[in-house]
This record gives sequence, C-alpha cells and structure tokens, in this order.
Amino acid sequence: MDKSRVTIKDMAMKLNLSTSTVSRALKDHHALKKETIRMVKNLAHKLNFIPNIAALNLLNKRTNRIAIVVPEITNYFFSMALTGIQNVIASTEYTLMVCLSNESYQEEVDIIENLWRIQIDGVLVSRSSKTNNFDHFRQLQSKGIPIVLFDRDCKGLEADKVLVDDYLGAFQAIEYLIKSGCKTIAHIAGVKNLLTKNQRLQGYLDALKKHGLPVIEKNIVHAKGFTYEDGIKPAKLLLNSKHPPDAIFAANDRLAISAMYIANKLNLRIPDDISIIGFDDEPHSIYLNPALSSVWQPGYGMGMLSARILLKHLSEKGALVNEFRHEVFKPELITRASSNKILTSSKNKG
Amino acid sequence: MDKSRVTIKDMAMKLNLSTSTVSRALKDHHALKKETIRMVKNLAHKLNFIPNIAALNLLNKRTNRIAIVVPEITNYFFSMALTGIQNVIASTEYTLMVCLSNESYQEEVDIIENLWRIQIDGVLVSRSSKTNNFDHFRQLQSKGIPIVLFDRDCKGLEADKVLVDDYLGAFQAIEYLIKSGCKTIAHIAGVKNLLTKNQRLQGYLDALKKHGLPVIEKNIVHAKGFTYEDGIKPAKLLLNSKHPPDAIFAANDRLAISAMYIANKLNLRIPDDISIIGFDDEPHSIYLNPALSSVWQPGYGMGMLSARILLKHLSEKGALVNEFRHEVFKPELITRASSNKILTSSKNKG
DNA sequence: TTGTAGGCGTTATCAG
DNA sequence: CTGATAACGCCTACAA
Repeated sequence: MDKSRVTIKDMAMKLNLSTSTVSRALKDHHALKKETIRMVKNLAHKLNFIPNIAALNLLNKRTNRIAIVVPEITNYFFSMALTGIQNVIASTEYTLMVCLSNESYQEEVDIIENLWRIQIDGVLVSRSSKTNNFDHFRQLQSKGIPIVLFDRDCKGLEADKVLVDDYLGAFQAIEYLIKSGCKTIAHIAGVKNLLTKNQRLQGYLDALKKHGLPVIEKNIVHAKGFTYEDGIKPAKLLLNSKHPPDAIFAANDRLAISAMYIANKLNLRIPDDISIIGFDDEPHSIYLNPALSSVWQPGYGMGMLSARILLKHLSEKGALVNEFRHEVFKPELITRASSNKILTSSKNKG
Repeated sequence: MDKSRVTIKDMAMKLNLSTSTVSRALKDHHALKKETIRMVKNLAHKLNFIPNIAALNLLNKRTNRIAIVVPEITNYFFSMALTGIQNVIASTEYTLMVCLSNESYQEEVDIIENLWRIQIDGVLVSRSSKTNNFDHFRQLQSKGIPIVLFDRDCKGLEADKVLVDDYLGAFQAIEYLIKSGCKTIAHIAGVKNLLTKNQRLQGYLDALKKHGLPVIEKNIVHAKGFTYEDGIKPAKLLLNSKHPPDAIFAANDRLAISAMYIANKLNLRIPDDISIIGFDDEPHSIYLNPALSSVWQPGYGMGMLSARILLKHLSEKGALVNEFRHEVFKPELITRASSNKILTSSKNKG
C-alpha cells in the first residue's frame, strides 16, 4: 500500500478541527453545522480521502475477507459460479479469496483449518467429492464464521445451502432417453461417496422404475473422478460388454465426452447405436460431432445468490441466525444430436 | 472474524509480563531470558495464539491483499494460470482477489482504479484484448503498487512480464502445416489491437515468408473476440470463399473448434480438405473428432512464476527496484489428427 | 533483561 | 455543536 494517503488527521489539521469532528462530518452526523459538513466533505473530495481499511478492520474486529473453497476452477460450472460470486462481491468492501481443494478431502480440511488462522469473515463452500465427514466445517462455524454451501450438499450439516436439483436433472434426462426409444440405459456416476446421497444416481434409478425398466447393476459404473481420463474406463466397461446399453447418461460432460470418444473408437454410431447425455452443458458441447445433449445448471445465478446470502449474514452479525436458507435451482435438459434417436432416425419429433 | 481470539495482552496478564516482553519473546528477541521465551512460546502454543492481521496491517501500512485482473476465467489457460498463482499465494499471508475485465477496456480501467481505492498491495494483470492505452496501469504503479503482467504484453509499459512466445508457437504451427503439404494457409486472428503487436499473426506471416508462400490478405480474418461464437463468422468467410484455404491456424482453440464445426457443415474433410490448428490446447481438444492440433502454453507455470515475482517485490518494498524481469515461456505444438494430412493420407510420417 | 509510552487510522463515549 | 480521550492489537524506541 502506498504511503501517501490522506488521513482524517491530515484533514483535521488543515481545517483546524478535531479528528472526531471530521470523522462525524464524513458520516453526516446530525448534530453538526451544515457548514462544517460541507467544508469537510469538500476537502475530503479534493484530497481524494479514502478511509484506511486496516484501521477499520482493527476497530470492527473484521477482516473484510471472504473465502471460496471449491474442488477446482478449470471446469465450466465452477468458473461460472465463481464469476457470479465475484460480480456480487466486487461491489462491496469485501475481498474474495479463492481456495482449491483439488477434490481431496485432506486438502479441504487443511484449507478450512487455515482459513481460521488467516482470519476470514465468511466462507462459500462446494465440498470435495471425497468428503464424508463435515466436522471441519462445523468447527469453523463454531468459531462464528458463517458458511454457505453451494452446488454440493453436505447432508446433516446445518448451513445455508444453494443447490441445484440434481435429482430432477437426471430424472428428466432419463425420461427423455426412454421416450426417444432407449431400452437399456447405463449411468456413469461420479465418485462413490459413503455419506452423501447421489441425487443424479437416484434420479436415474427412479426414472427407470417409473417407466418399468429394470435396473441392471453392471450398467451403473462409478468413475474415479470427474476428468476426461476418469471417463475412459467406465465407458470401455459399458461399451465393450456383451450386451452394451443403448444409452449412457453421464454425471458430467467430461465423462460423457469420453464415452463419445470410446463409442467412436468402437465404431458405434451416436445416437443410432448409443445415445449419450451429459451434465453441465459446457460451452463446447454444442460443437462436438454430434453435439452433446446435456443438463444445464445455472452456475452464474447460483454463485450470485450464494454470495448474497453470505453477505447478508455478515451484515447481520451478532443477530444470531438460527434459520438457514435452503435454495434449490432448477436445471434444464438441453437436447442435441447425441441423444436425438427419434429425430435422427425417423424425423418425427423435435 | 470471531471474537474469542487470544491476544498478546491476554498472555501478558497470565504471565505477569508486559506486552512488549511477550511480543519480543514471540520473535526470539536476543536480549530475553531463554526461560521467558520458553514460557511465552509454550503459552502461545497452548492457547493457539495467532497475531491479529488487521493490527499488523495497520502498523505496517499494508493490506496483505493481491489482486489478479484477467479477461475471464472460464477458459482453460486463465483458469490454469489462476490455479498456479493461487497455489503460490496460498502458502503466504496474502489473500488473492480475482477481478474480471470481461475483455472490456472500460471495465479494466474501472477495476484498476478501484484497486487503489480498496487498497491492495500488488497486482497481477493479463490485460483485455481491447486495451490500447496503459495509463491506468501507470497510474497504479505511480502510487507505489507493483504490477506483474502475464500472458498479454503491454508494449511500452515498464513492468515485470511473464509471457509466452506466441510468435514461436504460431511459427511452428505454420511450418508444420507447410511441411505437411498445405499450400494456402489461412489465419483466424484475435481481436485487432491498434497498439500491441500481434505476435501470433507475425509468426504466421514470417513462416509463410520463410517458405516462399504468398500472403493472401483475405486469408487473414480477425475475430471479434475469443468465444466459439466469434469464430463462426471468420470460418464461414474463409471456407465459403471461391478459393478456400487448405489449412486454418486459429488464434485459440475456441476459434479453431468453430472452424471445425463449419468445415463439417460444409462437408469438408478434416484434415484431408482442410487442416486446422488451434492455440491453448484445451483438455477437450483431444476428444474432438478429429482430435484438434494445438499450441500448448504452460499456464500453470506462468501463473506460479508471476506470483513469485510479485511476492518478491512486495517483500523488498522500499528498496526501489528499477529492473524488471522479463520472462518468456516456450509453447509447444501438439499435433493431432486435425492437421495430420500426411499421416492420414499417405501414412509416411508421424 | 524487562517495562513504559506512543503511534498506526478510525470511531464511540463522554464532556463541555 | 465540537473536542478530548480511550480503544482496537501490535510493535519499537527509549528508559530503567
């Protein structure tokens, strides 16, 4: 920080006033002469006075810092969420700190513990897929630091939550596949997690059940992670089997794209031989050949709301809030050529 | 911030010492009894004492905050760079603030001006493509705030710079295309910028010249931005023309993918009819059909180095540094099927 | 070897 | 209506 900043003291001297008067004038204290206020404000404007944040923080026992903890940002959903969060935070006096857990439970724990050390006011969290225990979050809360969870729920943890209806997104995707004529629909699920219910898997299961399709165990494969590479093995497993499925619903676009890749290698036609639907609707999905159907999530909006909720908490500090908000956004199935069996083969529906 | 933190005063009272002694003991002041130091440190450890950052900041006239200003983060290169930066910053007492200019000059100016208001210690910048005037950066520097530029150069601005050799990347791409038999190579360039020299374009031009190929004006098209959409028009322009080129080198992968998309629509075979090479090597490029050749940039490493350079500056504050570092990373051409004419058609080279 | 005092910039309380 | 004082938590001359 540069040293040439004007302080209240400087202005007080120039105006032959006390620092308290200047301070009060700057906040339009009612009991001051209008003239005094005018004078002070004029000078402040002329000298480009800006209150020293460190001094205020010391006084208010705050740091004006918010942290966001996410598994990664090289992913469309998280980068959009971060963009939304940042756009809200940017117009406040808060500073946003980005922390990456790399989908690792241990890294996440370390980060959270460190957040207390380095003194932040509040936290936005999308937990790692490996996280089965939420005590690190509880510990932070117990120190008075509010947490807003977004995208990935922590069952049993009481906090504000901004989620997307994964169940619905999956359900709709499966129903669409069924209606387009698919009979054996496989699912490449995300990382297996002991504690948190996998809503996308559940939506898949319930949709099958609703339409009287059998659940075939070997048609449900858990990926080891969420990268393209992680999708290769599950896709091979499914598509190389004796009775390959006629559709794959993947837990995200990367896994879906890997499945498309393998299908291509095996000379399977998409969607004629195998329909594929992803989740996330990354921008490049539309430029694949064929274009990938996917479930879109409102990352930007979720980010904005999460940030607003956290800011609200911080401004209400002291007023103990026992009620947590629980917001659920609706995803949207975007159908494209990769799942458009009907459209492609018989041209009778859009 | 929670209020239950232990302060030096608390410890001083418990130990019947003055705060100065405690303060000194914590930093191993030479003139203190070993015994005293031990006692203080033990207690500090037992009570989990952590110095109050706001107090230190007030004292040191710092804020411990660093800002990174980038056009966007929903892009592989920037998100990797940010990841690298964050990983360096995370182990320090600094907090990283992410600011997005959305490729807009005006937004960038606003951000930079605001950075001074909100008091940050240093800035990492990758300027917007529309930025032709660097006075906002100079103004910030003149207030004593160090700036490290990364990825996108600002010609004429004196600052630390961490760049990638765009010229070389483009040159190698074009040479490769020429060697693989392409005769008319087009270029989809990025946003036209009055001031900064377009190194990728220059590399393209020089490679053509070196190999005696003519520069055809209409085979150089500037995109309006860097999104997939921005690539559609240039691609149509090139591929719909009377004498379409037999290769396209695009300024980034998104533009290249749009070109692939249009080529597909026009039933042009890639690479037989048209070779395509991008820039950035986004992870999904390998899963396209055909896989996209691209110039890889070491985003993560560039981010790390930029952060280290900035930290160095901040630690040396006071010692006026007149020498700026100027680091240039080497990119790497990754060849895949989209440009592999020889391999694909006659199988005689890899 | 340790304590005292003053200051970093701001605000709140109490006087006047 | 305005000023003096203390306080936030820490550090560092200067004293002792």
